[in-house]
Amino acid sequence: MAKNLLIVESPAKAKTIEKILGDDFEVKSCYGHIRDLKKEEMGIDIKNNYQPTYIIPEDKEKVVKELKQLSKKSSQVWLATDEDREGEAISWHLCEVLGLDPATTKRIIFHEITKPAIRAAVENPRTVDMNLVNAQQARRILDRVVGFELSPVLWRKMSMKNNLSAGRVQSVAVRLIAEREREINAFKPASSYRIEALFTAKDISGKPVGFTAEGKKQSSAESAEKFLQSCIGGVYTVADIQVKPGKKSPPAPFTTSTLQQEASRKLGYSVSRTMVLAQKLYESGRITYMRTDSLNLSETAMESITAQINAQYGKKYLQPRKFKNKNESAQEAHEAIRPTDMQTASIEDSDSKRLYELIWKRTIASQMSDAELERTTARISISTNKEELTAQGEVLKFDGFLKVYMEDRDEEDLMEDERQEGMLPPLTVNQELPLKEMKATERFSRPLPRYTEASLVKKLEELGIGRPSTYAPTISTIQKRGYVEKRDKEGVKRDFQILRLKNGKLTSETAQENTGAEKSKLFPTDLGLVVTDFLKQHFNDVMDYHFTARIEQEFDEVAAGKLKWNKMIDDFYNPFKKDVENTIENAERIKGERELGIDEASGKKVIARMGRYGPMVQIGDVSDEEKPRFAKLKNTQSIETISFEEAMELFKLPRQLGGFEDKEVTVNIGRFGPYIAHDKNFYSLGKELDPYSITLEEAIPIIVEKRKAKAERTIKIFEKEKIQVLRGPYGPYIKQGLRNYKIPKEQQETAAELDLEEVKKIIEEAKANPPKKSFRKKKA
DNA sequence: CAGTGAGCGAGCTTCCGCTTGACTT
Repeated sequence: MAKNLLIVESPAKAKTIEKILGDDFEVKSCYGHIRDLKKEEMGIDIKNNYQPTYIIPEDKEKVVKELKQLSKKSSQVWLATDEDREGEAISWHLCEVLGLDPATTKRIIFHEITKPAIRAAVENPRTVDMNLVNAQQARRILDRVVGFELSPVLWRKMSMKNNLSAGRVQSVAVRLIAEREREINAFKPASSYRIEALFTAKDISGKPVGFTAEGKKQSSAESAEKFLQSCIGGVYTVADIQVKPGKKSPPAPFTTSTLQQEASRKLGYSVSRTMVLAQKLYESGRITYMRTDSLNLSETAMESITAQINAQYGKKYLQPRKFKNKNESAQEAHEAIRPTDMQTASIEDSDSKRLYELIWKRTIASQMSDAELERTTARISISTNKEELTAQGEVLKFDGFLKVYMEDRDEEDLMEDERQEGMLPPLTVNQELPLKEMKATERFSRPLPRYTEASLVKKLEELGIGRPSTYAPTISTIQKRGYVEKRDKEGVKRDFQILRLKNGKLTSETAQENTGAEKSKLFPTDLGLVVTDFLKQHFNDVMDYHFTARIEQEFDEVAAGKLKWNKMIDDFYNPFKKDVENTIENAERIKGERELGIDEASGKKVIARMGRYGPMVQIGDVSDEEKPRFAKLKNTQSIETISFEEAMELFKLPRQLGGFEDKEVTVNIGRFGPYIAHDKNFYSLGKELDPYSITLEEAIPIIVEKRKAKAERTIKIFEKEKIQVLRGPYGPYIKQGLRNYKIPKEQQETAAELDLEEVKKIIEEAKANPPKKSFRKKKA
């Protein structure tokens, strides 16, 4: 029997620590929080100074039971949960549940899982810091109050489905996306003309090479033309050359947020995919903990990184550094994300290979030398006017960390920086340069791009909203609730002008570019837009981008013992509750109504608004004698941007296409998208076919094909019993009514020969042994 | 599977932050 029981949060950690501590210690994990507020009455007794009631969630009962037993058998319990607010609270909950005295139970912390760190921790135990615990309780209670008071307001004021939600984090995340969308919609591109002159000069070997020099941006076609005119017959001379050294420093090692960003930019992973793969790497002992905001590398890690750089790249490439977290909300309970073994630069054929290599490179690069550059700027004078041109070149003198790793940049940061910096041939002052051609190209200003999952995480982190463990879940929540959609957007063609000066002659041409195309970006839905407007109007405080930062300061005061947690909650709750009551009492239902125009045929108003089943357009009013006409918006359309013409187009469905086999063929858009209806059967339209323009000739093959496919899928039908034996993607199966039943493996080969008795037997057996319940509750 | 569109109100939903599961219908 072990004398000592040491409890950590993560089972993977427990395994490692047990090895380090040896036989005297039994190391167990509690798998994160073991208690939570009960859901009834919010789990908070508001009248009694916000007294919380905690329960042990069902899925934690097993681990709590085990810890209780082990705790009873041990003479000493060590609480080694993470060193942050949440970790401290977990330790306190453990005390409560295991019947330990928080004033005397040994509480230890370590930031890295190494022998010296853990030994040192065990030698310097403290006790649970109740101020920090109270800060966590305040955080928990505030989040519960905000979530459980706001969500029901939405249920009452929105005539839509019943699982809407609002919260301190998710609602602000949606707001970011909503506001970005509106900025983009309101954006008016301004055009200007970029001046580029193409010269040639000899390189070191005497070979002529081309290079580009830029002139001052011109604000209109007229001024651009005037400028080119003034250059006709000009002589171009190098007026001045400046050479400046420059350097680039490597980025810090990965945190959760930067890992998600880089995996998105470099590998195209969603944040949840990144986290799933990182979790695998962590569990197999390949990397350190993946939910972290810390930039620290342990002493031992630094040693092995240093050794690796020296061995692989040489001393010249080594430049050890400590990175400081700029983020105030960082709690730094763990290390940065790094490989556990720096000698392993790559791992074998697993799907997490690419992510691992990314982590390895980033970790190595963070301790490598700066890259050294030389930036050359040449000013070129024009004999025929006062303006000058500048040519810039950049030469890498020493690659440093760039040998291993180059951080990608977000679109957002690339915007104004279109200049491509290449090499310049050697130039001398007073050297005359022959002009090949000069171009004035029309360029348009662009709005900020829509958020990707990862750039949203970056923004949230900057605002201090959310934690490493919640970025991925938050992004999936706002999509699940239907506030936000991830999708592509096709660009639109746009003409732009190019003026060209060549051989002393000025010409002009029109070219075309694609603009506004987006891939895998976050778009707000109409639901997201109207809910955001509603919440902003009535709960401006909570929706403020700096709300979290402000209350974090107060949590810090609670943690420092300067502020009582229930006083803090009380100060927040009273005005908040008034807003809630006032909103329930007085606010109108959320409609998001927008008038589009007048329908000529009926003379009635055409409006777009939120309906019971989503965004729609409507001709006429419910108070009219005649019932209004309704049509659902397409999922790429929005109440805010739909035009009158687009709205009228929607009323053209359902369409009668004509007759086929003596039955009418109609086309419409239904619950599951566009479809053709014929003889009480329905046929989905593929993406290529547009219900507004499809013809009878195009519709008939769809009907015929579908019938054929259905026949091919069918192995056997027992008409009377309404049982079918069908061919599915996982092999043959049995269908009775709406339910499917698996055919046992040994009978799959001969599925065609099954008789009614056998089929019934399979169904009976399947019913008697239902598949095991999945862990997660399934809800539509 | 392919409807609906207002409001009443059974009984339900909902938050954020810790941590891993066992699911192939």
